[in-house]
Amino acid sequence: MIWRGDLTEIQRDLAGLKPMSESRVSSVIQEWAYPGQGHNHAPSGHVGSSSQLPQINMIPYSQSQGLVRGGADDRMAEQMMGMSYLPYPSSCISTSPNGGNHSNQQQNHGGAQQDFSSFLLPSLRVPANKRSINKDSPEYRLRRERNNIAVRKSRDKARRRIMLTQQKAQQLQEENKKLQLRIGQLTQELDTLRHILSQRHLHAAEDGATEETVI
Amino acid sequence: MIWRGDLTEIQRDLAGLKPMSESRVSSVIQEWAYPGQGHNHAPSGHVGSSSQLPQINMIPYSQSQGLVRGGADDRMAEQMMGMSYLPYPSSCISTSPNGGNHSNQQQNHGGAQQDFSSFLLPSLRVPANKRSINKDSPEYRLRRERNNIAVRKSRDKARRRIMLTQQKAQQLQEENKKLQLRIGQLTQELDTLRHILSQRHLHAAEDGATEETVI
DNA sequence: CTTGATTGCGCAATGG
DNA sequence: CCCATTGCGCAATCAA
Repeated sequence: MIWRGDLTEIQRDLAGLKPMSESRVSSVIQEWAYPGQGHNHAPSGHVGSSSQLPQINMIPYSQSQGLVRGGADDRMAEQMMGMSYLPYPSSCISTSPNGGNHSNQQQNHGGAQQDFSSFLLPSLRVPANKRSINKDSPEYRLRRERNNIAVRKSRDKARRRIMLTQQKAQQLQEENKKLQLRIGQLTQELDTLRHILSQRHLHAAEDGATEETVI
Repeated sequence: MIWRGDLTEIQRDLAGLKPMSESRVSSVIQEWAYPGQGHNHAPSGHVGSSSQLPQINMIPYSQSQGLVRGGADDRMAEQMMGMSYLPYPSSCISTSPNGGNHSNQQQNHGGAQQDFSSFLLPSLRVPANKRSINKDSPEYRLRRERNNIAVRKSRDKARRRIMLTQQKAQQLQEENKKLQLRIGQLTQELDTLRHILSQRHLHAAEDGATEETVI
């Protein structure tokens, strides 16, 4: 369930996709696209004082996406983000010495059954990737290592994204302050001019009146 | 190493500390304090159209805080955030079947040595908390369970913080757009008034000139 | 010294 | 099949 608030037209700006050159944290403030969307970057667009800051692609973070934790026992997500960090019901905790790492060593999902499923519906077959997971096999280690790399990469990206969002928010805040100031200046100037004009109007009226009275 | 940009006076607003009442995501957009600072919240402050949005406490996220990864082999943090997710040098990877969970089962950090260190510098003593860590002992399980709870709580907080920052940035962006629009209106109005004034000035000058010539 | 908080990491499930 | 994302537990480290 992706929640996204009301980002009216905030999207776009995604046209100029280009690979992220690292260590450019302070200029490209353009992230928070769908985490699963791969490489989304926008043109850096100079962040001047009174210029339009580059738009944010604000897709909020999958709003408390229903932690799995056991299955169908989420207590309605603890009132939509609540004290969900409290101790697990302990029926969901695996206290195995393996370190809680869901040891599925050789769990054949059915044990001694022949592969009848291959003659039946293909949807009932053993997933074919969980068949005899030997944790010492090179294939397993290869998969694990690749996943570890992917995990590190993904978390790196997330960290970068978070920092960029923070910097973006900070820049927006400063920009906002400047804009408020500018509005104050303009308003005051406008009041001054209005006053002057009203004075002139008054004088003109007086002149007209005096002329009338003189005539 | 905490990097914090130039949050001039953005701090403050931390006076009104009060416990976070959950499910108030859209009003209190006030987070990103030091992660280790406990409960920092600020008065919600209404988020009107043209009003000052509540300040962010923008402490950016401990900027790539020198991943441990083995010890003193950080390659200067890979050029300050780079391709640090690439495969580890494999001399740092523990391929133990324990799941990479740094198995320190009963590793006494010195084995059969007597406790000579207690007579020497205290800095050389065995840390006294790592002595005979029995992974089956109730104390260990208790510590682990408590830490697991703390970890869940901390990550929950981090998730909430991230979402709040995103919402904050989005609100700031919308606010920014409105402010820019207002500035445009004011500028145009000012130009109009200036034009009118200059016209009057011109007429006044013409009148004076005609009078002069007439005379 | 003890305890909660933070954080990097690997694992497994899951999604695309 | 792949890779990306994510929740989780573990261990190291920080901070009170």
